Amino acid sequence: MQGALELFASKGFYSTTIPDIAISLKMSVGNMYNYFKSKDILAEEIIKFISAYLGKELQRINEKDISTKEKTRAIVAIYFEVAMTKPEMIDYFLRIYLSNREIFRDNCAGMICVNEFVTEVMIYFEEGVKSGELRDQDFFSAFGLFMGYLGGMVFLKGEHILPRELDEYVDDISFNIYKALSV
Amino acid sequence: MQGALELFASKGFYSTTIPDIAISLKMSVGNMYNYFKSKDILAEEIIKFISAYLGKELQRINEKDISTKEKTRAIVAIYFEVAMTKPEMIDYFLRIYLSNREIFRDNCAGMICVNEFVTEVMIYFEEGVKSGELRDQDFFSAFGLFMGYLGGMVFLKGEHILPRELDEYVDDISFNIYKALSV
Amino acid sequence: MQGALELFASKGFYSTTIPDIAISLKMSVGNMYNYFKSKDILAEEIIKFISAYLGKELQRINEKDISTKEKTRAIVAIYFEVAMTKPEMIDYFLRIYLSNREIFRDNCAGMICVNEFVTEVMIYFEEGVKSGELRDQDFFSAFGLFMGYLGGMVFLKGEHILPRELDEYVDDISFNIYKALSV
Amino acid sequence: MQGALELFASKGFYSTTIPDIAISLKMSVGNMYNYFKSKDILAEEIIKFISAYLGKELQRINEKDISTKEKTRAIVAIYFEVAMTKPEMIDYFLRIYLSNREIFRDNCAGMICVNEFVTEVMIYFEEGVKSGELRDQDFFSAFGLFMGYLGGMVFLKGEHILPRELDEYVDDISFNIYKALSV
DNA sequence: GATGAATGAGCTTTCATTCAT
DNA sequence: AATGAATGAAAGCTCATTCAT
Repeated sequence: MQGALELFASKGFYSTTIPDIAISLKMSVGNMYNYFKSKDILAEEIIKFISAYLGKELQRINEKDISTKEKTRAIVAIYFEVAMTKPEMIDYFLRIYLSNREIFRDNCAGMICVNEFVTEVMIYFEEGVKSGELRDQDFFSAFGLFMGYLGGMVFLKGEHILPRELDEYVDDISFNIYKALSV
Repeated sequence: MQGALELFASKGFYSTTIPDIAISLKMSVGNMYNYFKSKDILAEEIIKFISAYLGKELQRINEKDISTKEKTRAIVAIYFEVAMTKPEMIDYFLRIYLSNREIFRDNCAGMICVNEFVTEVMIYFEEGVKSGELRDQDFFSAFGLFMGYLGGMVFLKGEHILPRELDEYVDDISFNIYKALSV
Repeated sequence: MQGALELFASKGFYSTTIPDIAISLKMSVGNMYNYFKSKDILAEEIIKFISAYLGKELQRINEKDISTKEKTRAIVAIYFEVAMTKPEMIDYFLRIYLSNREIFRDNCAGMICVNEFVTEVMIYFEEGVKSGELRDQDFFSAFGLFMGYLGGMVFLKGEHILPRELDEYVDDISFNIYKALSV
Repeated sequence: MQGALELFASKGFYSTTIPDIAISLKMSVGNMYNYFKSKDILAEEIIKFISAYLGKELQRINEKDISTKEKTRAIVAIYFEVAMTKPEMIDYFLRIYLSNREIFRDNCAGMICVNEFVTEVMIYFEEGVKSGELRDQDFFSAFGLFMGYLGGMVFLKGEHILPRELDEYVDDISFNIYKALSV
């Protein structure tokens, strides 16, 4: 799955063929289908895997006994860290999952396949509101800001447009986000 | 080009065939190729067209003699208005252009093909800084926030996750953005 | 269609590939699909073609002003003549159409695709009954006898089991059939 | 073998996979190959099995001390009884064995694999001739009539075209056959 | 400029068969 | 004897692109 993830993220879903994946895994084409019934289902399993992975990371942060301000920074930091060390994960999320909806229409409607991740963001937000740090606004307004922003930065990095490394933006960006969301 | 734009935006680049487009235009397949040398080039022309269109809209706002706060709101408003009345434009931007980089790698590297649009955002930002309303931070930190946020919201709408109409979020979102970017 | 018919009849439906057919027609694989949307649909068109062809032959006999006994002989004769001069037609009927029902299930249920042929046999039978030559029995009992018999003989010939040529059996067989069906 | 027989008869040879069969037998794919060297050979063994089974039934009738007229009726009756109670046997005979000759070409040329069955029909016929009840005609003319007729009726039944149950046709059909074959 | 039949490489998927365990 | 993961050739089908008219 890791192999397929990397290929999809770098070449796109449609430009990555099953033989491409099989070769990268040193496995036969036929055997691929013993594990994943179709290319679409492989794509679904991958996004679930990523959602679970990122969800776990956020959960670890949510469980910490720190202020929401610090959590905000920690989330930005971990997101960019993943984007730098496992760029295929974030790329897959942005470029395969978010963009090729026809692939995920059948089994990942709404956000079921990224449920674990979204849930943790929701927890972050609601606890921030409860603790009095964040304004009580529509969750999606906040979610869109946070995730749209982070996604946008990773995208810009991917386009080689950002002059600095992603991790150098952590302060700026977590500052902006917290400023936007705080009471 | 409008016909192709709609098809690409709704079905995706790879799931839209040249015959599909030709039929929707009541034109022959062969004749399509008299106007666009390849499917990729058609896709490039479309993103340039969108960039020019949105750039023009932003330019009109930039030229207005209003505060940056008001401009911020105006940009959010026009972005969501386009997303509601010509959803194919924003969808194309988010789902075709941003996501299928392999298509645009050759002739749209960096942001050349969306240059007109980005330039206007830059003007908005720099004038805001010059007027003392916006903090003087890295442009891309600001750009990512603004555009990532707006894109994220349109995406959530597209997934039928947002409970309200996009235009009802204009106040919340422009408030958040301005709050984040202002001094 | 004639080319595909011959290949199907000689090699079977599943052992005949689309490239096989395309090559035999000196046509490209892709172009095949401009004429027949799928292999199954090609198979359906062929059986309709055969049914129409054989139906026409029977119609010519039915229209003749001869006794049912003579018509019986004429039908056997024409059937065997087709089996000898265009063996692919009868073979297709027996070995592709009658046997691979899964292919024809969707669009040829019942006998719709061989309607023209069956109708003429029905006319032969009903006129024979009306004229007093044939016993008035269940049509299908008679149809099964007539067509099962002829099909069986062609099958035996195909297996190289028959010691003589098919046309040498015309007398024997039409005699047997008429004997069985007559009052 | 019974399991494979049922699957082949209902889904066709090519649409039945070895894993399908293995699952239905609660056996592993690999172990299947310990018993049958290939799918084709399995198919051959099955037709031999059916031929032996039907041959035995006919033998029992042939051994009876009854008139050929009564034997004729008994054969029709047993054939239809098998078609009703073990439809997979007759279906296999008609739809797999008779139709997919490419499968049986190598090891079942002529009628070697259905030898036992054909032999009994031959005995029936020759004794009928010897006893003076049946006309002394070419055996294959008689065989084609008998078996083509019965096969045709079962086919019509399979297509849901026959208005009545098969066993209700026994009288009509054995009457027709005897009428056709008798002196 | 306009047409659309024709091309053929390339795709996803299937499945008979093998073989290490 | 029994297992089932692995193989890989081959299938049906698609579609960007061409080109004679």
